[in-house]
Amino acid sequence: MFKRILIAEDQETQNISLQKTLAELGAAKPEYVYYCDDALTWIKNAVKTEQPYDLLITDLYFEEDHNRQKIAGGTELIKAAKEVQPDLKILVFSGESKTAVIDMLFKEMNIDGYVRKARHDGQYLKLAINAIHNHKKYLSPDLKLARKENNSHDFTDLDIAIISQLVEGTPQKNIPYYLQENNIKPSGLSSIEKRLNLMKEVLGFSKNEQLIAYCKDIGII
Amino acid sequence: MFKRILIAEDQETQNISLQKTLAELGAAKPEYVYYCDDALTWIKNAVKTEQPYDLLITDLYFEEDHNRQKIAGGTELIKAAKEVQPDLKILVFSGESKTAVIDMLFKEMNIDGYVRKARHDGQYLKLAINAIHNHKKYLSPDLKLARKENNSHDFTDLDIAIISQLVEGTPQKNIPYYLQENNIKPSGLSSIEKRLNLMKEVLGFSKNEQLIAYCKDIGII
DNA sequence: TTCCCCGCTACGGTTTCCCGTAATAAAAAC
DNA sequence: GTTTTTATTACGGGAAACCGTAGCGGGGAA
Repeated sequence: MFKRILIAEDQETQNISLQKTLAELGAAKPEYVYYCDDALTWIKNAVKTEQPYDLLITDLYFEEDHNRQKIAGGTELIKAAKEVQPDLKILVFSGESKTAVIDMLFKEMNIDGYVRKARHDGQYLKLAINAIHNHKKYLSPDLKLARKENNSHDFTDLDIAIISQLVEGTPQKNIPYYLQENNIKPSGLSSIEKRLNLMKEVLGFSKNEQLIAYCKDIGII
Repeated sequence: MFKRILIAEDQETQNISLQKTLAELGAAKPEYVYYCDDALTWIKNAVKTEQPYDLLITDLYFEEDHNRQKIAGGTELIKAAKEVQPDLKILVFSGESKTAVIDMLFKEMNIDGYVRKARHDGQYLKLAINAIHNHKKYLSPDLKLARKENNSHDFTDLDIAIISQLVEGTPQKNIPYYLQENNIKPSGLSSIEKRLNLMKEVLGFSKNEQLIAYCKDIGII
């Protein structure tokens, strides 16, 4: 089993239960931090003293508080940690369920496991740690069957830019100027109208207000 | 300290850490369930056998799975539990941070405490339980700050009806018909325009889209 | 009752948005 | 290089939203 484990998790109770879960697994007593910057510091020091960690368990989203952090979230922490210690195993433990995000973690960040904070997360954590210890990848099963919704729309950068401008209060007729300044193409007013129509049609909406509410719900803005 | 505590929390690791936190407080070993329906059953049985619970600690949002539940979420559970046992103390432990939701819990559901799942939730849980045991109300401090919004607007039933209709996709000019059917007064188109203008002016907005996004953020729709 | 006040509604002018069509530009196919 | 196809932009008529003003209509006070 792993000898040196580092936990990066800002939520106190989650952090505690992670420690307990690891103890039940027979893993060595883990070390734990509540901030990303601390995590990286500890990893660096461990490498220096030639007692590197075997496994990093980290959340994705950390809440800001009075301690200003250089590293804002789990993704950046993973990136920085891999630069310091490329062979460090990484298990992400987060509430995020968007497939796009998780795919990115496995493909670009090359993480070793992902467990979603959900009903049976304790069991899955144990399975994940065992799998990773055997040099396998692990993804908690509640995500394997996460399917795409049938009439969902793939929001492009343009779509998000348009919607963001609407939420900012920019009149539709002025959005072309914004798009040109930010080198987003196309930028014509007709293209904006067309794009808005497409989004609303796919989602079965008739008014911008519905679209805004939907985007807020799914969290793209 | 409390003698009989029931925990309703679907996330396994959170459930575990709640138990540990209570243990550290010197409270009796709590009982715990992973589903709302179970929670209500246990509360009913405890009342029947004249060993009622002192405190219910519950999440707000429970994830659906193969076990179909009658009670979907924490709010409904609280309502049902209060009917069975009106004097039951209730502590909500959830990630929700929207002031509208939390205000509703205190005012309409008459809960005794709210701790947000966040950085120092473990400490705050202990404070909350002590406060409730002394018959005080408790709100975790990370939310007290979020509460004092500078230019907030008191949304009336009319306001919410108008905004809801916009989100439904009803054209502004058709909303009077809806208001008349539901006996909401005033119902004139000019009154709707006036009301929308007032809301936007107070909040510093110029377009409906901004207003919708704001209402989504604070959780009134 | 009569008057005043206030909130609601009705109306018209202006702006913005919506939507179809046509013109132009860019890319792909030949 | 030219044609075809596709994408982008420009334009114009009509609908909706916006905004100021004027006309009701009910409640309260003298």
